[in-house]
Amino acid sequence: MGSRQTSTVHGLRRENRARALWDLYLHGPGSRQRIGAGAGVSTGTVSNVVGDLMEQGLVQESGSVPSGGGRPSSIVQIDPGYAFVVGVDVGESSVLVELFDLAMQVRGRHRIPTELTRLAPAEVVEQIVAGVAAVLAQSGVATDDVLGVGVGVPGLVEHSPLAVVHAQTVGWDAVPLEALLHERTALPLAVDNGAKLLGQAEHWFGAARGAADVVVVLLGHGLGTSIFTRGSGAWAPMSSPGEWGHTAVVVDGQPCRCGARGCLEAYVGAGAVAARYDVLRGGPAEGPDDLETRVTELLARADSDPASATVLAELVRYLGAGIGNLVNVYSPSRVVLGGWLGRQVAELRMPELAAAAAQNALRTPFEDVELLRADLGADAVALGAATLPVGRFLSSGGQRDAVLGSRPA
Amino acid sequence: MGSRQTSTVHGLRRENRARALWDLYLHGPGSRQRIGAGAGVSTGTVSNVVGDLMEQGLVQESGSVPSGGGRPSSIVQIDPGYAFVVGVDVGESSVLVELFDLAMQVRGRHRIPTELTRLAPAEVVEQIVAGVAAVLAQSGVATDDVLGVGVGVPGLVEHSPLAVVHAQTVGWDAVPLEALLHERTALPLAVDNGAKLLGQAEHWFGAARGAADVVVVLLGHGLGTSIFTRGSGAWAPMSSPGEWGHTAVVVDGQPCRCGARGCLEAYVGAGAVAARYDVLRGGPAEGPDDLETRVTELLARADSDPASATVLAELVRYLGAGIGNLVNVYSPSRVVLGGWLGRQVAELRMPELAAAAAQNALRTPFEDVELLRADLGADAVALGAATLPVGRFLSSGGQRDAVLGSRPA
DNA sequence: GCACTTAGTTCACGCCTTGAAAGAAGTGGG
DNA sequence: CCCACTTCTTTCAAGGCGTGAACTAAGTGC
Repeated sequence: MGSRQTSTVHGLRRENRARALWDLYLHGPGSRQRIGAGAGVSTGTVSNVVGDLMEQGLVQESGSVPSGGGRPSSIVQIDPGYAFVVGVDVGESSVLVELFDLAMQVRGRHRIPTELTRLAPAEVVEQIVAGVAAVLAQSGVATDDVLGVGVGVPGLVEHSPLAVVHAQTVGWDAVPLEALLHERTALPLAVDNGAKLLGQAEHWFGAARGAADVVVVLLGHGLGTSIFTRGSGAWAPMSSPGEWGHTAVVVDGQPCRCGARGCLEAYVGAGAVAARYDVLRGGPAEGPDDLETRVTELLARADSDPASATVLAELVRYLGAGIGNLVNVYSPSRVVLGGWLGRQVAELRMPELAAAAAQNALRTPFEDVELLRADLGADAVALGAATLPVGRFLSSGGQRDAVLGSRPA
Repeated sequence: MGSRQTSTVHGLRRENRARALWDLYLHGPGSRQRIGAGAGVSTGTVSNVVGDLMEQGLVQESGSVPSGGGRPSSIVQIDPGYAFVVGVDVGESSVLVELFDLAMQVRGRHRIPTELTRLAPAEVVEQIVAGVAAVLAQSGVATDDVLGVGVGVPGLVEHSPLAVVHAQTVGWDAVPLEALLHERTALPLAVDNGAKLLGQAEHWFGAARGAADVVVVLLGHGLGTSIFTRGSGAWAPMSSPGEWGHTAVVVDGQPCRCGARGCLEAYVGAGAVAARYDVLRGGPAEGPDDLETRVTELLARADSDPASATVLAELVRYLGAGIGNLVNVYSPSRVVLGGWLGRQVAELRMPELAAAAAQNALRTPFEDVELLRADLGADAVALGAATLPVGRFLSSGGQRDAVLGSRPA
């Protein structure tokens, strides 16, 4: 990761290009005045910078709005079709590849059902490569017009500097995924944890949008979080609590699939919920094999089935404690609860969840916090992954070459 | 908080001045070549910038070193006496005020015994003001030569934008400490949590020095942490987990003085340790009134007193779990354990503590982590507080006016 | 149609960094 | 003792950049 090159007078222009682009990206089409105000530069400079960007074709005029008795603002925007990005979601049961334009509209989609635990990493790489080829073919987009491929994976991602994936739960031990992908594609790559990327998507486009300090909690089979704190807005990389699901909330408590005991995931993860229900019912129940379906159905009858109600209440208690912990540590102004299971819990028991969190949080940080359900579905992992090359592109000031980024030496 | 003003060509010079100063500050006296390499600018520019700084008197020549058959490097350094800073530690039992030069050598010290819980905030403000006057008088330093006053306090500090302190444990509820101080002094102020500042001191000068990702744990009466992650080096503000001591490690566990249950502090804080010992002994024991002395003596006889051994073992178990949680979440390369109690535990049971942490951490992040005892004593809170105005000064490129910072409008 | 308002553009000016060339200050061999 | 060589620092012309002011553009309302 090269440090910010703002020492030279040339880097200055790049910085101002980047600011203009981020402004247009995050706040939508706007006038040159707004860009100037947001970036803290004079209107003269904005004219110059925007002129450059229009010449390059990245930015285009898009109408004008009246301005109360004066010359109307002419509105500029990023051309959505200037370039494209690919987002990949390597999930436990499928690999999803999506192609987006710069407005993050889906231009192509390709899903490959798979069982991650039974696949060698090399096979996953092949699926990704095939998926990328498929979405490009579908949409007729040329490889040269793709800025890069973002990939979301389960587990812990170590950047050293190429991404290496450690995902004990699916049997990936130090898989050099980025290096493997580099052998099979020339496109710039960016790999990160799927939960973090879903959080990123919520932060850019969903319920976490616009909040200064926000925590996104993702609850499904596993449990993860993304933290965005002041100052680390669009300009800085996001903060990265990796494996929050495996923090102890009951020292020496329930055994967890990670090998430790008392992890939060061992109380609120889908597997834990299903298992606890079986215990309450005195044995494994009949029902669908698929964990997601089973848990969904189970929770849906919480109003009629006492065991289900108990399971849900316990889930709320522990998840609330976990959220309380996050609030104490980060003092966010907003907490967003996502993931297929998290969204269901939010639907069914939001008030109870807030109360449980309040019980475990200090009054001061908690009284300012908003607890919300996530806007975006689970598919948004691919969207979040796609934000990675977009972010690089914008921060580079819209220079394609600069996006290349993490190539092996 | 003004956002980085690197848009103008003027701010560029400021940025390069700042880089040169940070380099000299963190790496000590050095050649212009080193500065250029570190800051990524040409030697010509370094000459210019350093020339400016020398003219200003901030930087001075300090000898030269041979360079293997060529012109020797001339070494420059920051003049330690160019300006001074004050660090204040508002502790539960005393207010400590220290005056430092730019080399962070103590030039004056003034400690006022106090009982924070019985004092009105206004009285504390008077003590701080008196302490500042005292250290200035002691050392003969003029007020004009003081860059600012950093203040470390217990509890949660909210910057909105002036610092407001919430410390339930000492009865401070939304105390506008910075505003109160502004009424009594013209010096620039910076207020933050004491544990964070101690972590900052360890990061700049102690056992955490030089580590890319590091977590500093502070264990005393209470429990806090400072997190420093990649990218948030000296350039970015530190990450700020406020009240990590009040995260639940046993949902619905021991009641804590914060009102919740099962907080980590309720298991490893000094009060908890003493109370647990009393329970094991079947009632309040004889002994010194002062909690610090009592706990220190108690732990010292862990080899002969079974109750003491049990208490220490439990403390290690819970603290280890907490450290494991931190490792999972932040993947630090180093964990530093400080605070008067933390340092004792590190002394007595480091291997056991590491084992307990390993039990609760995922293998991948844990295998790379170093667990160390803090270098600096508890006095370092004042040192850490003093880094705040220093940091502002350096980041501003050594412009005194820019340090003023957070004045009321 | 004219004064007024607001948005965007142009341009002289000053400041900045660079890269090359020159200068300074040593070492070591002949 | 001198001269070639190395290494570090300074100087300087060239080119780029943002600013602020003047100016142009494009509306509104009386």
